[in-house]
Amino acid sequence: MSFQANSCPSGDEKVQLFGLLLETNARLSRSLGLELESECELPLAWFDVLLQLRRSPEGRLKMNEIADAIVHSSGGTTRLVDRIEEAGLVARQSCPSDRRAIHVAITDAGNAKLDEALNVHLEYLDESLAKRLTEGERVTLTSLLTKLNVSR
Amino acid sequence: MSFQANSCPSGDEKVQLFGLLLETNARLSRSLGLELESECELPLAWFDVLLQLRRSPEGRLKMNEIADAIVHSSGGTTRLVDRIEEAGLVARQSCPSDRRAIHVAITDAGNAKLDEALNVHLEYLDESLAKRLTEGERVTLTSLLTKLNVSR
DNA sequence: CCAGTATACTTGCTTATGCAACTACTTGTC
DNA sequence: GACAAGTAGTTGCATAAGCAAGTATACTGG
Repeated sequence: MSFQANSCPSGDEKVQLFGLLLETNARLSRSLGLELESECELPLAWFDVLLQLRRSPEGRLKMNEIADAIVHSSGGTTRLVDRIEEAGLVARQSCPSDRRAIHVAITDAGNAKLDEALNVHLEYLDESLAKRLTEGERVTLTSLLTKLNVSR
Repeated sequence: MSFQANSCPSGDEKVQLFGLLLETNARLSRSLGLELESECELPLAWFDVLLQLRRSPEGRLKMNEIADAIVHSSGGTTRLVDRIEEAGLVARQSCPSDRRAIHVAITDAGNAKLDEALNVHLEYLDESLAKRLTEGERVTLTSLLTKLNVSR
């Protein structure tokens, strides 16, 4: 099968939508990443990890839970956590019930850094989300993305 | 300012939405990327470049237009195009009206590869988009993302 | 028409990430 | 209770991307 330059699947509504999702994500993460980096010296990936930890009921997660939440490979997560731990923002703790597993807990310094970053983030979100979408639109968007976000 | 673990800004509706956008994007691009890679040996980034080229009116774009469209740095784009060109899917052409600029054009091989990849992509989109969202929902999502996708 | 500034792209270097192989531990089966 | 299979995490290696500095070309004001 071969397609013409116009009226070809590259103009398909679903292809467009997917491309738009990639592009929007890339633009927003780039600008947020730069802002977090310049104002808090906190890489976006670190912020993401800290946020996942704070959201968790006990302030700690196992490596594989982090990897899944932030959609990284396990190897990548190991080294990401290495760096964050070296900066003192999280701490590895052994897990008594399963000696293969490792708990990663946010430290006081990590909590402080996250608070700082959240202030920047919230300001950024006002600019990038709240000014462009109404509350109702944001609710709709959340529900649509949730439907897409099924693992596998 | 410091936040408690519950009812803190990490639970803010906008923070959640932003996180959801990152996560959804990561999951979808990862699975599409693996599929394109395994079925067509085409990295997602290459696919993205080829698609941008086909969409362009003349089948070619300048380096900086590509960089902007795919949200990469200019240095990153140079090397990405290097690799795609080495594989014979695009060709650099000098631009007569501006000797600093370079036109990148999709080749016949590139068009063939893109057709192949689009078939895989369309199948994937049926699974990941069409089965999860109705047409009306997709239209809504497109319009919401478009509002967010303003440069800067 | 020349100097200074801006633009388009490339290159050197550093870092982050994925994959696959490895170790350590756990679980299930007989 | 021992062996096989599965799971949790780490490590070696390769690759892709960003930043900042460099080169070449274009534009602008005097």
